[in-house]
Amino acid sequence: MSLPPPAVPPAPPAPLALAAILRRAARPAAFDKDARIFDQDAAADSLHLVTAGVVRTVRLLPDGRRQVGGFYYPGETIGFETAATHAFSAEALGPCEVASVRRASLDALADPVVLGHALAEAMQRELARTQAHLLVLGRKSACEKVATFLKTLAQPGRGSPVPLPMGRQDIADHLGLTIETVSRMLTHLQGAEVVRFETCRNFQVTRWDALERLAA
Amino acid sequence: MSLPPPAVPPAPPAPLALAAILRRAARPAAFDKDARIFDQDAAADSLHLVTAGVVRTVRLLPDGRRQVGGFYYPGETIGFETAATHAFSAEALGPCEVASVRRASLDALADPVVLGHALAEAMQRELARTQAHLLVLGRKSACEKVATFLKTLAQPGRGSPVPLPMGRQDIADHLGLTIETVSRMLTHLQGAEVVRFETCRNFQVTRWDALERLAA
DNA sequence: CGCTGGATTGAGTCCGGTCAAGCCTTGTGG
DNA sequence: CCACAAGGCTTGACCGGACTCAATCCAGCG
Repeated sequence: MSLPPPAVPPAPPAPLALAAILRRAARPAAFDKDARIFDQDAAADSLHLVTAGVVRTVRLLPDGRRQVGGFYYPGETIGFETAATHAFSAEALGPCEVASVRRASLDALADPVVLGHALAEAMQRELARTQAHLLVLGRKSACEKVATFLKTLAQPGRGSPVPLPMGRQDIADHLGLTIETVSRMLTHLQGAEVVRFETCRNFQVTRWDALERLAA
Repeated sequence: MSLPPPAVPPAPPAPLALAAILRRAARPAAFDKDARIFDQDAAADSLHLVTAGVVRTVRLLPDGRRQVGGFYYPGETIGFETAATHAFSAEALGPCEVASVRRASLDALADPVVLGHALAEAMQRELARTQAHLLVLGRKSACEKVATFLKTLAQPGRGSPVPLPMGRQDIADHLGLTIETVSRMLTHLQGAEVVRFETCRNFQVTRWDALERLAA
């Protein structure tokens, strides 16, 4: 049972300027579990701010293989994937709320320079997240992948126990693994007393240093 | 021997507005083979436009594992990875030229709105590229990875034979494979008469449809 | 209470990694 | 011009980690 990361989180996910702009611009719409918020290959003409619940981005290959791009928590924005069409579709993990704003109407919402910086900031964040994930997918073992994932989830303010709003299949498709391998690694990490699962949908980190080391 | 993709390429990598702005702003500097253009974890305070040669982005893990983020050809810009520090370092594949512009001096170079759009366009392109690569790393077999890679290289205007400016190790670290597996898959693709290698540094696509199918 | 879908566990297989030779190209110096 | 060295690429034999298939467990719920 070692210390949590920094006693005070360095910054609560940093209030994004873009989130503030979007929140003012649109009333959130509600989505049910597994509802599609936007479709892959659809025109990418809006930005979407998650205001409640959690959203996953998903890319489906014609043969059924699935890649989960990421999980998005309240305050995070999705939808600037591609100029023309979305590379991923977005789906509600559970009941959630999303505020959507058309790109075309964006310019009228804020000073163009401020807006430009807000957009750049959000896109940089998204790019950094995606690039970090490249490393995980390309060069890490199954155990390291799962450890990295748990570490990321436990990072922010989300207290202890950390909720795990996504199912095993979503985790597997996020990490490029199978559901069985994810399950095995989770039990292995629990056996090594690195984390402890109370239910299969939330966990506590019991040895933070070990988790960091395993995440490599 | 099937038809090349579209008889006329849809757009020669699309002349990016950002490239034009950067090219006007800085005289390209020359780099030797394997020279470091910027370092991972260094402050990310400049944008870098490749004007000649090819550049690779690389992330090194403490234990020596390596992930190649991508390969950048003349006209492409690198360096907006992260707000604070670079996630990847950039290295010259061979002799090359790069024009670097400090972010701070960027605002003086063009109308802020134009600049904002140019930046957004370039970042979207980069994000799309990275997300496409996520799918490759997470959900594709070794053969599909290599086929996808060759297909991407053969895509643009680069005529036939397509030059392969990077070594096998770079390809391997880009695709999350070993050098041996890359080599095996290349000979396998050649045995299936999908591509033909004249030397190990350039190839022709002999059956485009098969390559597309294998890339899945 | 039994049903249903998700999660876990186990046994066996296979793809891709590891280790180890060889080969081929390139460049250098006699 | 040839000999040689060096690095990069290829090929082969073997191994192991992750996948597959299948059975079981478990929690939530009608």
